[in-house]
Amino acid sequence: MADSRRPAEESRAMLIEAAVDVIRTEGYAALTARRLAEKVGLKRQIVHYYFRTVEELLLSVVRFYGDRGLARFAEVIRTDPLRVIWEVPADSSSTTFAFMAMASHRPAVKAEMIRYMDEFRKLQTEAIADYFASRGIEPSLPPAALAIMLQSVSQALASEASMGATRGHKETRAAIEAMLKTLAKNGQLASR
Amino acid sequence: MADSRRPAEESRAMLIEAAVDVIRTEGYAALTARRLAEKVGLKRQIVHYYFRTVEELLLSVVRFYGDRGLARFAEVIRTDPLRVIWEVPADSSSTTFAFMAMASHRPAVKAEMIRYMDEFRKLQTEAIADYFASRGIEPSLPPAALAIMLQSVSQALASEASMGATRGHKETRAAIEAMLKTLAKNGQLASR
DNA sequence: GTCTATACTTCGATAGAC
DNA sequence: GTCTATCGAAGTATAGAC
Repeated sequence: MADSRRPAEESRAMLIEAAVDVIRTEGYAALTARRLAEKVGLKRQIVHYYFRTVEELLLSVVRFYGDRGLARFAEVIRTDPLRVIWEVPADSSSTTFAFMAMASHRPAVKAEMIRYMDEFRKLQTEAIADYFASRGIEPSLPPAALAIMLQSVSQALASEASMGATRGHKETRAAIEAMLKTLAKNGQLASR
Repeated sequence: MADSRRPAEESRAMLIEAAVDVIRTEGYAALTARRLAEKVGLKRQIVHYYFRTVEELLLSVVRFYGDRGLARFAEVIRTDPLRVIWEVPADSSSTTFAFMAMASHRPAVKAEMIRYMDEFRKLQTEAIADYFASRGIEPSLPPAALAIMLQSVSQALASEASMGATRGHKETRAAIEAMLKTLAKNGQLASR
């Protein structure tokens, strides 16, 4: 049997990671104290020991996932910003999607999500601007617009694909790939 | 007091429309027999009279919304396909978003959603192809890719905006507007 | 077609033992 | 730190009266 006195931080972290997993794979409606405790092999009341209310749990989950995501993103975004934004791992996209769905109906969670989305957007925009500047390229579109467009299409493809709909995806990927190439070359959407 | 013998189709339709509303405004987790009955001023058991199970209700809701959406879309898509895809009303976007979130964890609902998404994509693609063909323009991107890109960005902006995050939206809208103009002119992403 | 009544399940949350 | 016990509220679903 497991220690009945595991360090607090450990169980807490396990619960939070389990919560992220449940939200992504089963949806926010499936995130209950029962389901969570079951995942980490404890009794459901333990959830209330670490998080008094569900709201508090959700905020912790969003902060954990958001902080980790921001840190990881910051580590790689400077290498090749447009590519990094475009090539988000599919499961990261679907987690973001599930989080947004959850957040959109929980004011406190929503506020926290907005904060993170804004931070991500800032990182993206600055990285793109610097990328072009350091190469002496004048992009034909504002960095923020490029960031939003790439991220939008990437996420849409991921969420459609995760549902099983892939009509037109191949053509879209090819089109974006071509755009990335000319953007890197001359900052334009199409070569000339 | 209301008739205790209202035509069946009427109550049924009321329930379905109420369901769409609940899903959009409060999320799929809030769609319960209680909440639904409350909205139409009836007792919660009535929901089970019209829909034996929740699953059956959800399928009816998706079909209702999907059929209606397809019909409306088909009516207008031929006028100016790119613009129509781009200018989806915000509340239609947020409903689609909520439906996708719901569907992604309910196999039966998911299958039905895929069907509709596929139909939409087909309508979009054909309309775009015909639009260019009838004008003797050879687009630089496949119609399917144009449809996906426009829809992706449109939806992303809508769902970000509905949460309250709008950083970079203005630049993005301007960029897309410019692209739409040159696309209509010469089928290219940028003028030359 | 809509109601009341009822059964059973799961949820969130708290109290107290160990 | 984790458990058992317990509460009231809310969920799905069915049976039967009117």
